[in-house]
Amino acid sequence: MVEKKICPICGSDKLFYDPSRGELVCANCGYVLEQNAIDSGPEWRAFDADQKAKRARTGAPMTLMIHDKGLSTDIDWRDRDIHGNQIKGMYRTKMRRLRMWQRRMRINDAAERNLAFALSELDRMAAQMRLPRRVKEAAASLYRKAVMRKLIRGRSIEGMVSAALYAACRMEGIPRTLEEIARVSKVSKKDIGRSYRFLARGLGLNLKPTSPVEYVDRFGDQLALSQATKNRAKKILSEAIQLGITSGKGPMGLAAAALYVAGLLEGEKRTQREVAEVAHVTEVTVRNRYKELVDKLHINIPL
DNA sequence: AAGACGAAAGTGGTTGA
DNA sequence: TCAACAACTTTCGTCTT
Repeated sequence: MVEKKICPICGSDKLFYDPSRGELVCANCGYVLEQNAIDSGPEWRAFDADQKAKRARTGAPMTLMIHDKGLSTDIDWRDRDIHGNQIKGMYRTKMRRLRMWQRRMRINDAAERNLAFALSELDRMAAQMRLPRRVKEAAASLYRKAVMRKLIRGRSIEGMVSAALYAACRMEGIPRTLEEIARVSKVSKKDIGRSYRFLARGLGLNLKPTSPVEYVDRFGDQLALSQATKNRAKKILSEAIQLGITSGKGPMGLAAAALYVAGLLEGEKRTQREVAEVAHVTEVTVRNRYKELVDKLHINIPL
């Protein structure tokens, strides 16, 4: 029997392999188990025209252009070859099937094109962020719903796709920050935020603000902290939440501060600078939150 | 030399009249 | 639509290790 791999973080055996990155990722928490340390920059190989269209970094309009360019010009309606001879049997059937596809592809429905482009963009971003498949699918589903409810018109596709991805990450319990989405997107953090709110309202999404606890594992991994420390951080956070001192505060700052405190308590010290870095907040914010936590929870820090 | 700390002024987004 | 407001950032000087 083949030994099955398990995520060391959450114990899930649902692992997913991203061939474009050469990485093995946990579908549950997003932890990267294995990666080929070659080059972290976005660089893909394309094995055929379709992949090339999807993966080209200059990307945007290529898909749409190729869409028609390759297919609409070269299939004749007659069952004859270039010499004028009848094409028979299996080949004729094949030709007819090709024609059928050709007709389908040529549907000029704007919505279809819109969707095709949106999904390829989604693909690109999800791959670049090493997100598990189910997140990508959730995002695609959100986007389709948005299209059906006519929420897209007049808005940038890229913005709405980004918003759908952001929402999907949150719904699947592995939230990414707006900044992280913006990095692989072509629109700004601000626009994504706006689009997201619009999308959430339009689809009636149940959007509870992200809990800081959800960030602990990922930030903790990036800081190479032990499970004990991460658990400690979570515990600190849930106490803080209970005391109601977290409302209105940025979840990322809180997660960062909790990890910092937990690091001190567990003898795995990280500098405020390091913690702030992975959480995408400033040292000052880490400090402020950490002061609060220590005060309100009466935590004694060992010297 | 690097980390931790905190004051002060500035920024972008939400809220309420 | 505007102004007040809270959270967060930026910047910078000081203290500690």
